[in-house]
Amino acid sequence: MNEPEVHSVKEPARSIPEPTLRRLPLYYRLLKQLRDGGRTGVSCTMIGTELKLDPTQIRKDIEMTGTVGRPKIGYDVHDLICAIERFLGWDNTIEAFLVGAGSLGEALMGYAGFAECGLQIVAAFDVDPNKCHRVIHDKHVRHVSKLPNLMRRMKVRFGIITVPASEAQQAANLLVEGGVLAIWNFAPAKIEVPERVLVTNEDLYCSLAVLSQKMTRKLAQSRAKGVSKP
Amino acid sequence: MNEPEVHSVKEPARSIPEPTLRRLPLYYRLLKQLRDGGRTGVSCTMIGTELKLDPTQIRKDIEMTGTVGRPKIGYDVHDLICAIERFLGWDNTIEAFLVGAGSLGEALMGYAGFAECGLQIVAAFDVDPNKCHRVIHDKHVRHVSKLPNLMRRMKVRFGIITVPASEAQQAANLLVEGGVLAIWNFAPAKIEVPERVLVTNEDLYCSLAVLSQKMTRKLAQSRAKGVSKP
DNA sequence: TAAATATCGAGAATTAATTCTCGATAAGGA
DNA sequence: TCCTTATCGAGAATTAATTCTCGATATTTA
Repeated sequence: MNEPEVHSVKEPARSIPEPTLRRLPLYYRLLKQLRDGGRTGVSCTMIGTELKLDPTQIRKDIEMTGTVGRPKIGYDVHDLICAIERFLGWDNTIEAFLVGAGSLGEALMGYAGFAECGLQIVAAFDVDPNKCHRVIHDKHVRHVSKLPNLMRRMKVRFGIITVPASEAQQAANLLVEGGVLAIWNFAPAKIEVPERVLVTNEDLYCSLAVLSQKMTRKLAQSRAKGVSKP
Repeated sequence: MNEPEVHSVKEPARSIPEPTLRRLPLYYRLLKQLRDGGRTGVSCTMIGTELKLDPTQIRKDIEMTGTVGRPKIGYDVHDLICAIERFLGWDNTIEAFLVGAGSLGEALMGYAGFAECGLQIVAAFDVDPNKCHRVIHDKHVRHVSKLPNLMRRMKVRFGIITVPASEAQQAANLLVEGGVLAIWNFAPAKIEVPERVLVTNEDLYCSLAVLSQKMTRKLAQSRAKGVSKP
């Protein structure tokens, strides 16, 4: 039942806390700014002040990437950038297919910053023949029927779904047929895939819920404090 | 130092856990599907099976909305839908201004589902004069210079930022000038606003980090297991 | 050279979130 | 009618994440 725990080196076999993974890109962005500004060293205190986060938390996050700092000095900016890249897998190129060439798909194809993370959208697909045979941001849009074969042939292992909710499952099926390893799903719908496939949902309604609930409570509070029954 | 805790009714003064807020829309979507399918009752067990979540967790989340269930029966689907709507503030219309009429902005303007959450994007703005004076999804696109005044005049309190990272702060400034209460920021950049303004960042790079790190580890594992030094 | 200080790293303490346990209850079948 | 079962709700136990504490260390300043 329990794995033998035989690690050749100090590879982190345990899974990394998701909050940590979500914070690393924030540090990464700041570090690049600092580097471009000519800085070579940085401390957790400074990152914390800049990002309004607890320095200890940042130290623990950085520890995960394997970077060691020096007391009184902090970390080397360049080393840290490289370590985060390596840790997140942003030092290797990942080729991706995008399904759904609507405005959201177009927006993602235009995200220049993805290149820095090693993400390269190599082609887009759509069911609508009118949207096919176009070129958006240098990428060809093809008909979805071509997806599975092309995916296997080009050995692409990553899929991005930007179709409407009603077509999300079909899109997922095509990607699975093509041998996808991980899917980034922007459709507000749950998709059913084999267990081996990693899925991350980018569900805008979940974020909206956080914001609108907080806003509603804030409005209620200010109303209660302000004009309580005029 | 401590508030007197005098609540007229049973308003939840404590803040709601964010994980709960992020799960509620998932239940909401499923419940609407069930309702449209003719179901009137539902149990946590069923929701849990459908969404692959722990039933106890769902029960606790639902408790937050103030809905009570009955043993052996579960909850009334209609009641639960209404309770979630009320709890998230989705039963009232929130009017929003969108800054940045690029493809991402266009995509959000086209999200029909936002209406169900009470979110109504009433106008869009852009710095680029070529993008102005158009109509996208029935909404006018105006020049950003018009934003602060129009926002005050129309009493709009919600802002959505879909400009490139380099222009995010400017966009935020305009919204603050217009008296914004909450901002949904899609630009991959941190924005500086007065403390009273709520901000939720929809940073795609944070999500990408989670996915690419997991994918990288998985690939490393399968490589280790498969061909270990040929 | 010595004192003062900013910082890291390790581990303890705290807080938040999830999962487990169990008694109560309501429906359906024996 | 009574037994069985599915479920809720409350609270305990567990696990995960954050924050605090402190000793060690390297640099700067007196």
